[in-house]
Amino acid sequence: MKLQQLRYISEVAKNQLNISHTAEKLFTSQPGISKQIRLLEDELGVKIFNRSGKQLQDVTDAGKEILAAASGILNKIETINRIADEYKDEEQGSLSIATTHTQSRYVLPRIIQDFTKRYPKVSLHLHQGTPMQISEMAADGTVDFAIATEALELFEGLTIMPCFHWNRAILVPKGHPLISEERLTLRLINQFPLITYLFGFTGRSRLDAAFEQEGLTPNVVVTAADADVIKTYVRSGLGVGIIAAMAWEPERDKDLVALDASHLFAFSTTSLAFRQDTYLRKYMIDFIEMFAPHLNKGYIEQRMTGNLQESGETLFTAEVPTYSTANSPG
Amino acid sequence: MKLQQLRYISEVAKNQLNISHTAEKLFTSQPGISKQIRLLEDELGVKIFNRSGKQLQDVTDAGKEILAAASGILNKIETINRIADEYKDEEQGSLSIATTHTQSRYVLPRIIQDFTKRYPKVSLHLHQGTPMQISEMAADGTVDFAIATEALELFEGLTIMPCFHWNRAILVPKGHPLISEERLTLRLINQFPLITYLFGFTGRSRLDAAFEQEGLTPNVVVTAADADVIKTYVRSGLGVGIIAAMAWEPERDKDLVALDASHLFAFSTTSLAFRQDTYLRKYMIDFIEMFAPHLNKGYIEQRMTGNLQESGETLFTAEVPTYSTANSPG
DNA sequence: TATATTTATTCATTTTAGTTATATTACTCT
DNA sequence: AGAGTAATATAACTAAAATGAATAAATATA
Repeated sequence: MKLQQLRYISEVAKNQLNISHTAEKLFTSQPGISKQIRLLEDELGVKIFNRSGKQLQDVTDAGKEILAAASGILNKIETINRIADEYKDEEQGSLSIATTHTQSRYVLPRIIQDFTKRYPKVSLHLHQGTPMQISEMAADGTVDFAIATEALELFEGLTIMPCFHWNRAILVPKGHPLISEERLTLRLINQFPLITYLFGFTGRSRLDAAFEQEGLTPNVVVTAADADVIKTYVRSGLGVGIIAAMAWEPERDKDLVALDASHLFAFSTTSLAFRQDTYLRKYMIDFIEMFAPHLNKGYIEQRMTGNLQESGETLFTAEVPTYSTANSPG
Repeated sequence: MKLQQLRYISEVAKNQLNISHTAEKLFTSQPGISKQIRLLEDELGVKIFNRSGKQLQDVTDAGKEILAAASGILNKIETINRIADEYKDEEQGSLSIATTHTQSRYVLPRIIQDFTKRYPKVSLHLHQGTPMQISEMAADGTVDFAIATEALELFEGLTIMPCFHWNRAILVPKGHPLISEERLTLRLINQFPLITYLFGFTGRSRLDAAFEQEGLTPNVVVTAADADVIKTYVRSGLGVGIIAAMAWEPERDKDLVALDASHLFAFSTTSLAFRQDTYLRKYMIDFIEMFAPHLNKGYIEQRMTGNLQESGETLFTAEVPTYSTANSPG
């Protein structure tokens, strides 16, 4: 059994059982992969793929179990490489993060500034995408971390660290009638056309849930994937914006007024996720702590070694801080 | 990185860092191993072993972590091989068990008879040893299972399944004054010279604890590693034997009388242990169930996947049956 | 049935693992 | 301190295996 063979079956399984495509992706030749798969099957005495003639049809039952073990092995190989890198120079390496617009535009900049100052030799890669894309990238190892409010829990094999709770802000132009209201209610807000996030983005589901609970149908006229677009439409007077509180920037948004809506909608939680059983470099752990100070090294390591699996919920409600800017609305 | 290289560093670490010995053990040449270790260290850019000149001195910090990951990889390689074997023919394979005299002489024969009848094509290997040796063999993968009452918990990385509780029997020749006692006490027994197990064997520690709790010093004149020897000395009139209840065979030991001592000593527990994260063939799971019927397939699999880690203690006291022969003493 | 796609086979080339013989270094015991 | 012993490293060689190009065979698709 060769590591290369395990890589090949693993990649072929990930590439719709197409050996030619896999070969191209791995910059090697198709016969090479074909042969190695054969050799492995011969050595084990078990077929990993069912074939109809020459075409690979699907994965055998044995193949499924073998692939699962193989992926564990490949993960550990990656771990060894990371360990080596860590000992060569713990200041050097790379960190790739997949995240949503909201995080990369409003939350991450400060963190990343601190991080690059602390670790100037670590090359940082930021990938933007939808919550689903982000989660998938973390799950298949394309990136080290995924940071999002949605979708992370849909993928197997991710360790999810709740980082902060956040509430929503109602965004209106200066002089808007809602500003003078004593106490905002959903019914009051819903008198105006609403502008907010798309489904599946930035805690949108919580928003719909709140309206439904009040027996209201939200009067949403524009949906967008990010708060910048929402602000633009609020500025143009099209309606009232509902955005994540951290997307409100007091200095840049002087022409708008943000009203606290934390009593109207259940809070959402932004989490950071990475592949289970993955080796975290020191700078990765430090990044997590910079992003969410309650997730300190000791806690993360306990969580990694599985001693703290069950207390996730406790943490979820009890210890996670709520996001607030220096000039948070309300 | 090659699997072979991981095997080499792993074996060298297990062989006191002596490459030559390792080479001999693996039926290969010393330069081959030397070279592969070098190549691996070069590839990773990190030394795995500290050298003083040419001699390997010890394992570096990086090496320790790498060796841990490597051993996980090698374990998964073994898993893949077992999966393949299982799918080739689930009736065929091998099962090696390390155990103590007590188990192999008095407990296992019936089980093994059933097992070989059910799985005639599985080749069975029984290794006898001290509890320490047995545990080590299970921990380092020399055998699949260890069955013992002592020492198993001293080794990291073993999953321990409590199989049955057992009590002790007082063994005396026919006509011995103790037979007519209404109710045995330690003080009564201790009037006679005692013959029992060596330290570290077959629950000996429980025995000492019981005497100590009563403020007595046991008057042990002969110690032995197994009940056969103890019986011999009891027969010769040298004193009173204290043995595991399951070591009393009514038919063969007609000249001796076994008196129930379950009220005198705390029960001991015989457990079966195997390497954590090891793949269990179907026949292995069946063996465990034959040996300890409360350890059924569902339970074992839950235990393996880690869903039941914490309930070990519950099981320990609540669900484990107590061993009894058809003609148990008392 | 023809065409495009995909895998298997063959054979030449390159790379790599392992072997033997030997040099070098370090440890040990007087 | 020096001789003898034990261990590892180096070098040259051999055998095996992985890879790659060209091509054949099989399958899916239109």
